[in-house]
Amino acid sequence: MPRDGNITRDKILTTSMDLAISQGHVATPIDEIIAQVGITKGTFFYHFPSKKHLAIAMIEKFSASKLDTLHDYFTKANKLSNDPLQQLLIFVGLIQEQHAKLEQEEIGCLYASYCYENQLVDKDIEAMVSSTMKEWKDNISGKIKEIMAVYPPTTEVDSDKLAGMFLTTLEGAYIMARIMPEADAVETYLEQYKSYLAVLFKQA
Amino acid sequence: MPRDGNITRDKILTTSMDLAISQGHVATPIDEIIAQVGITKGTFFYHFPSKKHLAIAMIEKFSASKLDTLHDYFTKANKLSNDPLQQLLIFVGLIQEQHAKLEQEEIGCLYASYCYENQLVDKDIEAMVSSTMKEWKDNISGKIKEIMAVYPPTTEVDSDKLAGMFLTTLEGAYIMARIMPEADAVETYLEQYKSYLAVLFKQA
DNA sequence: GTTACAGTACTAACTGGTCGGTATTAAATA
DNA sequence: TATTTAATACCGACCAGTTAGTACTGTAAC
Repeated sequence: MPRDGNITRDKILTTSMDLAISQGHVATPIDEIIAQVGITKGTFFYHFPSKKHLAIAMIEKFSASKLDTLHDYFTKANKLSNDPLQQLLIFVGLIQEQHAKLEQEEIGCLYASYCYENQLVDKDIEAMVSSTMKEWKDNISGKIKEIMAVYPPTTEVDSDKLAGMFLTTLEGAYIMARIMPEADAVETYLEQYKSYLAVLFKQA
Repeated sequence: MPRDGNITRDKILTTSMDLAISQGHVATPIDEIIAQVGITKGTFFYHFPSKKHLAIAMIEKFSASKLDTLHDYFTKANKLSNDPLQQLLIFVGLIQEQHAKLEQEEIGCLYASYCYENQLVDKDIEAMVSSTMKEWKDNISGKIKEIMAVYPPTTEVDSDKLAGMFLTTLEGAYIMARIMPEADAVETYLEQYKSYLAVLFKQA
């Protein structure tokens, strides 16, 4: 085997993902990426035929990582409690914990960054993004249905919309973290989401 | 052709705001703006000395518009009911209504677009953005305090965080509208927010 | 006469992308 | 075991198109 190109390729991906989240994909010239990675332009285009191919690869990697997190955290949460409500609260808590470790500029969603720039014009990208988001939504929605079986809510609950509210809160918190600015926005507003769950399923 | 320069200036602003929200500020070349407005480059630079000055003017106009909406809708809501909880629910309802009229690509926040591109690097812009957001938060927080006086909550409520949750939900819904994609995300998730308020302040 | 444009023709810097060549290494071959 | 082969990984100069911004002339309205 020659020098392992996957290391370089991966370094390009992680670097450009960080840059895209913090300052946008369009706003990040290739020159900035290669300078930060420590490679030349030739090497960049050896690994990615175009900047658009890089964008697609970034979304792929980001999606895979998000799906990993989803299943990993649900597995953990399900082990830590047998009660579905507690499981979901723990799951949200794990997400909070994950974000607490990050620097201010690392906080954000590649999807959000990309959609504000490009309206997710590419069909392949759009499909990948929406399927990943749907996976999150469906998993959370399923858990909420379990909760509803155990704790019949006094007010009407739409498990799908309540699940979507989690993603909405998370995406919104990313924005709030930047524009208020509130360093602990994710922590704060996911706490609000947990409080929403708690009060919805509180036993009379 | 009107000789009132403010008309042209304003047309440049509204056009570039639409473009910035839908595809980003950096990704929108000046040539695209002037083509859509129907002016030449000379005219553009007659009104704005640089693209950065345009960005600042956009944020200014956007902020002014947001503050108008805030006070207008609160005035309306306060006239329509004497109960603070109803007033806030009506206020949120007016925001929902406002967004229902918009096209998919018009839905979004200029702040969010800009912060994902530039990390709000400019101090003047950052100050304007955060002060506008704070005005929203403070107004809503104040209303929540009124509500708490009338309907003492059974669970602990932080009026500031609950107010922030409104902005979080709105910003998050903009993202959800694009990446799920869910055309009625604003309607849906602000409904969730209203439901959160309702269940928090429900009388036992 | 000043303001508010249209129009044309630049430039300088930047940006995505190309291309010919080089270095590294595994495996085939002698 | 030494040498060739071939594929991969990488370099860096260069190119063509785009972008923000300039400079200037002309002109229509108030």
